[in-house]
Formats: sequence, C-alpha cells, structure tokens
Amino acid sequence: MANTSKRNRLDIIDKSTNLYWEKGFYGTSMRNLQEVIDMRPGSIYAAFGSKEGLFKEALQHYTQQGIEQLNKLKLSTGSPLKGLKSFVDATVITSQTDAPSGMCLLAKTISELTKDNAELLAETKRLLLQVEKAFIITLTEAQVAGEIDKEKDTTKLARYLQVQIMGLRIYAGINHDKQTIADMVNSVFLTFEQD
Amino acid sequence: MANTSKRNRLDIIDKSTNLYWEKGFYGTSMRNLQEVIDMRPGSIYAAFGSKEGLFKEALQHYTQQGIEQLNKLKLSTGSPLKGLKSFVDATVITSQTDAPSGMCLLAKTISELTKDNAELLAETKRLLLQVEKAFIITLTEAQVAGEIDKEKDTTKLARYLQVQIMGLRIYAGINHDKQTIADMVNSVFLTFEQD
DNA sequence: GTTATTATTGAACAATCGTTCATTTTTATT
DNA sequence: AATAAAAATGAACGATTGTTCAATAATAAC
Repeated sequence: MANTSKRNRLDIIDKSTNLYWEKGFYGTSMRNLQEVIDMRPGSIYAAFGSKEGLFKEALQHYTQQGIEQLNKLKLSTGSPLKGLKSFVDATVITSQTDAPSGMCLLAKTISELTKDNAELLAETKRLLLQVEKAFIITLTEAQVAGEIDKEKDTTKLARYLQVQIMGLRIYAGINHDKQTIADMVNSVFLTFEQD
Repeated sequence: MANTSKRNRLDIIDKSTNLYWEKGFYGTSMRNLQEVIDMRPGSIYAAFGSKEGLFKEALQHYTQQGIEQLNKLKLSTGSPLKGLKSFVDATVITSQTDAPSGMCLLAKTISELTKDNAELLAETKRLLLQVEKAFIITLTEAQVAGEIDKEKDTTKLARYLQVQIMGLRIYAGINHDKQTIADMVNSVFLTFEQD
C-alpha cells in the first residue's frame, strides 16, 4: 500500500474526508486531493482505485468517526441521553463553525448524487441506516437508565432524531444565530423527556 | 432577448430549473442545459450572462413557484392550515417520486455551494427566508381562523416547519416507505393543533 | 424594399477534468 | 552488497469544462 512509512492510510483518508466534506464529491477535483494529501495521481489510484473509491472510504471513515464520538460522549457524561445531547450539540452547533462544512456529509451526499452514482448512493444510505441503529441503541439504553419513557418506540425516535439533525444543520446554514439553533436543539430533547 | 417568439423566457428558465434541481449546480454542465433548453451557448450567455446568472434565475423561479403553489392550496382547501398541510404533503411525499429531485432545491444549493459562490449562497439564503415569511403569514392566518393556538410564536413555528420539511425530504431519500414518511408529516401537524 | 438593429449560431478557446503508465525510487529479501 | 518486489512519481492522454466572438439569420424601422 501507498505511503505506509511516514503517513498512514487513515491519515490520508481523514484529510480526504475533510476535503470532500467541504467541497462535495463533484466539487472536489483529484488535483485538490493531490495537494491536500500530498500524493501523486499514480499513488492515489494504486491505493484507492478511483475518485469514487476514495470517496467511499471517506464516507465510511466519517460515519465510523461519528459513531465513535457518540460512544465516547456517552461514557464521558455517564448517561446515554446526556451523551446523545452533547453529540447533537457538537454536530449541529459547534460543527457549524469548526467543521469543514456545517452539513452532515452523508446528507450532503444524498442530496448531491443522482442515479449516475448508484453505488455510492447505496453506500451512503447504508451508512445513514448504520447511524440510525446507533441512535436506536442509545435511546434504548436511555430507556433502561430511566431517562426516557419505556413505552416509546425507539425506532421512531431515532428517525425523528435523524430528521431533526439533518434539518437543523441545513437551517443553521441560513440562520447563524447560535442561541436560536441551541434553543431548537433543546426543544428536540424536551420532546424526549416529556410526554 | 433570446427566443421571444416561439418559447418564452419563463419556459427556458423552468426547464433549466428542473435540470439544476436534478443534477445540482456543479453537476449540470452548460452542454446539458443547451440540450434541454435547445439553445446555443451564445444565446444563453446573451440572455443570462453566465451559468451563475441562469442558476440565480432558476432559484428565484423555483421559490416563486413554491410560494404560489402554497397560496393556491390555501384557496382551494379554504383553510390556511389545510393548505399548508397539502403543501407539505406534496413537497415531502409526492415530490419524492414526481419531481426532478426529492430534495428542496434551496436546501440542496445551501448544502452544495461554498464560499467560492458567495453571491449565489447569499441569494439562496434570502430566498429561504422568503419561504419562511410565507410560512409565518400562513400560520398567522391559521391563528386568525382558529386552527392554531393564538399564543404560539408563528416565527418559531415557521422555523420548526422549515427544519421538518428539509429534514424529512432528505430522510425520504433514504427511507422510501411512503407510509412511514406520511406518518412523520402527520405528527408534525399534530404538534401544531395540540398543546 | 432597403437599411439598421437585434438575436442566434456554432466553431473554437484555454483551462481543467479523471485517469493511465512507463520510469524512477524506495523497501524487503537474500 | 546484490537482487527482487513494491511503491511513488509526474508527464501525458482524451474528454469535458465554462465561455467568447466573428459570422449568419431574423426582425424592426423607415
């Protein structure tokens, strides 16, 4: 594999992820990538096959990183619900200024690609369902911990959460008032706790 | 202006809108547009200045069309809230199979473009705020008609609605079960009626 | 019907796109 | 130290990108 000595494969994928995240799949050129990861075309193609191949690994890396972040926050807060809340805060609010894009890379990809990229689109959907499963697990843990009503359907709650996150991230791209967005996130979590 | 005799300017913009809507700004090439609107580069540039210029008019046309549709539905149903519900149903559910893209063109554009296209991005934000205003007006009308609690903040409700629509349209791109999506739309409107 | 004005054409432009591959450099094996 | 295997290079490919402009066609004015 390419460049195993100095920089490892994961580092390359991470940098590529950030570029794709910022500029999108079509918006990112192979020459953009070459500069950012400091590799020549031949090496990139030897290691990842194609622009699609590298993008696919970027999507997977992005998803895995997100799920890991959620799990870490659950541990550090010592509560599934608080961990989830911290995750959503970071995702919707902090990410708006600190991340390559305020959007969710998966949502951005679903939005950008068409049937011309059927395989990438299918992979993206698969990864979003993977995120949904992580949410279901977390919400079920919150039920066990007595933080959420046990009568509620965690699958529906997870879907609801996905819609809120994706919607809020786009909306935060229009309305840059952090307090407004923070309030909207809070009211999402109020619907979890009450009823 | 180009081609005033046979096909009018609005028809050209409408076709361009559908193509941009399907493929995105970068995904749409000038040659794609040339085929769809049956015009040669010179004529297009004489009439619209640039790819950005035509896109800007497409965004405006899309927004205006959407607001007009909402107003028509309010009239035909004879109720602000029912009109709004029909609009959201059409937007989130029907559009998923019948429109060039299941996504909102404005949300898609916010998601796709970066600071490199600052002007287009600013125009898109302006248009989304225009949609928000149309929602505020409609929700206020619904209050007057006694369909929504008059104590509620219509600005917050309109923001909430924007988040739901944008989020649901993306989610509908992953989960294609129409009933699931329809249920989620229904529960959005339940929050309007109750409390 | 002739002239002036406006609209349309489509070939051509430089720049960039994703990708390939013969060559060189590095690493591993003996 | 010599040889074999693997990795990295970067020039070059054909295709496509957005855009321009001299030439042509259509329309308007008189």
